[in-house]
Amino acid sequence: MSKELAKTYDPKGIEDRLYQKWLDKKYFHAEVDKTKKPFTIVIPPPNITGQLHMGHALDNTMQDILIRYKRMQGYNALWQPGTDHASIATEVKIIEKLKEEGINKEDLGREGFLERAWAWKKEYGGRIISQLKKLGSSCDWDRERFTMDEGCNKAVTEVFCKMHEKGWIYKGSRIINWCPVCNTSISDAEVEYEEQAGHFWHIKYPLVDENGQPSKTEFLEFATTRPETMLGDTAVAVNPKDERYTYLKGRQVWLPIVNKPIPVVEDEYVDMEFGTGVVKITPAHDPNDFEVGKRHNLPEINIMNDDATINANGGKYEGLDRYEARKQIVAELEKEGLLVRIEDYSHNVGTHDRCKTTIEPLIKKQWFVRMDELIKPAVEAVKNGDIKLIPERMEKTYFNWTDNIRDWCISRQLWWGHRIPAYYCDKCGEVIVAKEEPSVCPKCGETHFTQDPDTLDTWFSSALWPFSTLGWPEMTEDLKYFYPTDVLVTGYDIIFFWVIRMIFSGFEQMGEKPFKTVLFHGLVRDSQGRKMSKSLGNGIDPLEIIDQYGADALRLTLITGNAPGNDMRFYYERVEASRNFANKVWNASRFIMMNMENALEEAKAQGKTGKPGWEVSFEEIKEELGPVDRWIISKLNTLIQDVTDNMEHFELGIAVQKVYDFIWDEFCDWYIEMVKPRLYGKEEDGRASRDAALWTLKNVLIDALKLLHPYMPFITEEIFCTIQSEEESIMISKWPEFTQDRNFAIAENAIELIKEAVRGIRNVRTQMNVAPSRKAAVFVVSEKADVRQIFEEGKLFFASLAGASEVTIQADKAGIADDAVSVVIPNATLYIPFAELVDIKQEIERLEKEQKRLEGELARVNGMLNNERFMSKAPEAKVAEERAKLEKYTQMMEQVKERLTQLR
RNA sequence: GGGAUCUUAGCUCAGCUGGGAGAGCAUCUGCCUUACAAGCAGAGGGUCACAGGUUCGAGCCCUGUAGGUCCCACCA
Repeated sequence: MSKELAKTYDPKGIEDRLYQKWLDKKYFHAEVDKTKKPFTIVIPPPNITGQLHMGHALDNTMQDILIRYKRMQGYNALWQPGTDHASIATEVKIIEKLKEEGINKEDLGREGFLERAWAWKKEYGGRIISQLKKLGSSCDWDRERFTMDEGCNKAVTEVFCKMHEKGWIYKGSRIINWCPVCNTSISDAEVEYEEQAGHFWHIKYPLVDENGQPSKTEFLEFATTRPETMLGDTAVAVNPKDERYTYLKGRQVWLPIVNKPIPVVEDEYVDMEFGTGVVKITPAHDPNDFEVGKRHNLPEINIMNDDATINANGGKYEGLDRYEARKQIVAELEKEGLLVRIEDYSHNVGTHDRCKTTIEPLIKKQWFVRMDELIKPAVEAVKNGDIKLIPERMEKTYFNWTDNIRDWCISRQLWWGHRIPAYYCDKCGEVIVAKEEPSVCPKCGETHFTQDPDTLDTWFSSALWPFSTLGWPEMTEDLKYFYPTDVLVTGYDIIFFWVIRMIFSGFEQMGEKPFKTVLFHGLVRDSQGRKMSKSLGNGIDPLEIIDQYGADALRLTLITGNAPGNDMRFYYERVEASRNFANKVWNASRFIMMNMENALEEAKAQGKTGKPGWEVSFEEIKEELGPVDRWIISKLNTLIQDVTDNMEHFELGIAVQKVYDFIWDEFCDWYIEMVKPRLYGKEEDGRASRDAALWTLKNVLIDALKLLHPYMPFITEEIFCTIQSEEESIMISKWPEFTQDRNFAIAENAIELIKEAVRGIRNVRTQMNVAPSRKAAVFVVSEKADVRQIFEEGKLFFASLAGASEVTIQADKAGIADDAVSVVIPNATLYIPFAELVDIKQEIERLEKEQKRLEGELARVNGMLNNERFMSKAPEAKVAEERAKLEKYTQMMEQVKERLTQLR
């Protein structure tokens, strides 16, 4: 035991020291051990470009809590860490950096660029890891992985080839979302719709007359938000049911500017109610038009380059940016009298979620994953509860996506990522998908090949994360033992990107779900409820908070008062409150240790030997425990049960709130105060010894610390190891369990009565502007009298009120037994009727309310017990429970009535 | 357009399957009291958005209304 502990808890230094100790002792490391049950969590791999932000802090705190809890419960707990290469995010960053040096990526070439990228990874990849360590994350760092390490690369290639062989992966020309700035295709999930103010251009195309020339009198009017795409129009469509346009059947319209005839087609897709009921069709630049085009065999004319400038198909507009072309085309149409009017219009525009550039739908040859079959087991697993989503409502979001799923575009025109294992024969162009470059073309015998230049969507490798990190495609012992993992903790914002894809990949590759439960959390917002973002500059750096308040305080803040899947706001005041709690724990512990030391010194002075009173077993001390000791032990016992139960149900916030309340309110404010007279060496009363008090203080504290440890690992470890130097670490100590033994039948009412009496005294003193000295709460237990005595005699002890400031108010003997309270003061000079202290009116009101409530309860229980259907169907235990309640309520009712008559 | 979710104290939010309205912060009062002023003792403050309904009993279940947030789809 250390002699002098600081008055306030300062996490500085302590946290780093303890973390290093845990690392040295290898507590985080997990190996296959078939004698133990595994508990596995894989980390959502943070981007190598990333810096720890509040989202990470929340996410990883939750995981650490679960892992530490299970580890203490005796599970073989593995928290598998790693980082993600984050293809596009990283590539963008590197390009930015190159730009500063005046280089662009083409200058470097692919090889040179990748060298830079790996250098980047080396430099920054470790940063986020060290930041996670600051938080206290108990990941098994020996197993750290990277989505582009050798093993993951193997897994990616394996999956690609396997799925290609199966026909799940194909290359095809589709309309894809093209980002002209990032110069790559992106998946549907990466498109973000943004409401933008725009215009509606009402335009008319002349019909083609019988001479094949544009008519001067007949026109077809319609509206568009993107006039420039007219360069790629290959038809105009109307609804076949639209009677206004039946005359158009078989006719053509004249496409101005391009100056050529295009057909009028009939398609159900056209909404007759909207606008004029006429739509221009640009198959190459609109996903819907693309579908229409397919149905009517229309040509697809791409009018744009990859950087969204007009290409040669745009004739004289070639080379212009899409928006400049729009301007000029509108002007030309107006000049020709084909522009009817311009209307202001606000519509949703698809943008790239990363760079916010307006995406351009383009027809491109890309690689896709066919989803229709793949998704089935993933839907089924959630439907039948094989995989549980918390909170449950996330299932609806999940199904919303799976029900409308489209094929997944997986190729990206980037360099940083997994290169697609497809090779093209240099001679005949044959496509070969294989793990390694083929030596001979099976078709023409050529020996030279070119690998597909594209890389895979970064989520392709993330989707394999739960098993690739455990050794797949090798069927390792790790994989057999730790897979499927237990819980996935992540934000609801990546349910589509990641969660679903992991689920179907798990089923497809492993034939088994990747995890049993998905625990979602929300976003951490700033105090005004805004998303934390760099551009707003409202981000709060978790590392700064840790530096200032400690990781424990940050962790507690992030977990309390927040339900799964809900967003939360971040307040400094709340961190302060958490820090204050840490301090409270610290000081309570300090108090206990001081008393233990005093007792030791005393024993030494008296020449006593043998182990101190708090070291004995529960059985040995049991008989010496006084009622308040039994009360707090029982409370703790219930707490253990409740907290464990909450944690099993992933109700982390509720669990820690209970520990918080127990420690602060019940343990510190009541138990410690009640037990002080015994510690201060007052006359010991019968059974309740000072040793018993010390025993209770120490052992209740230890168990409370254990319950708190997953949430606040550092301070709990520091105290634990100080208070009992023989123990190595709280991390590997055993999670407390509910024991019937310690579940004393304590009359809560009796404790409440004591509390009430004490409160009464404090109240009076407060009103007298006298310090409500804690001495007022000092009492020694005696079990002689009966609680009824107080009511019957109508008085409560009190000391001299008149001279209170001079007189030491001290109840020498006040007591509580299992069902009784007695308060006796030999030297009391003044007696006040108890009723005066509690306020009769209020008490009657309270009792009347209670009576009403009990009436309701009784009605319910009686109703149930008299209900034939209930009695015939309900399980016996339930009936017994209700019967017990009936008895309890009846009894309570009698008491209430009795008390009421007394008071009246 | 479809869906989810929220509306509880001055602020931010808990409140699990219906059974005594809670926490933190803020406010007010009194206290440096030998663990802790990052503390202690106390107080005030809520028509649980609104309107109906089910129930002995509703913050919780059902219907509707209003407002907010988010997701998905997207009509040119």
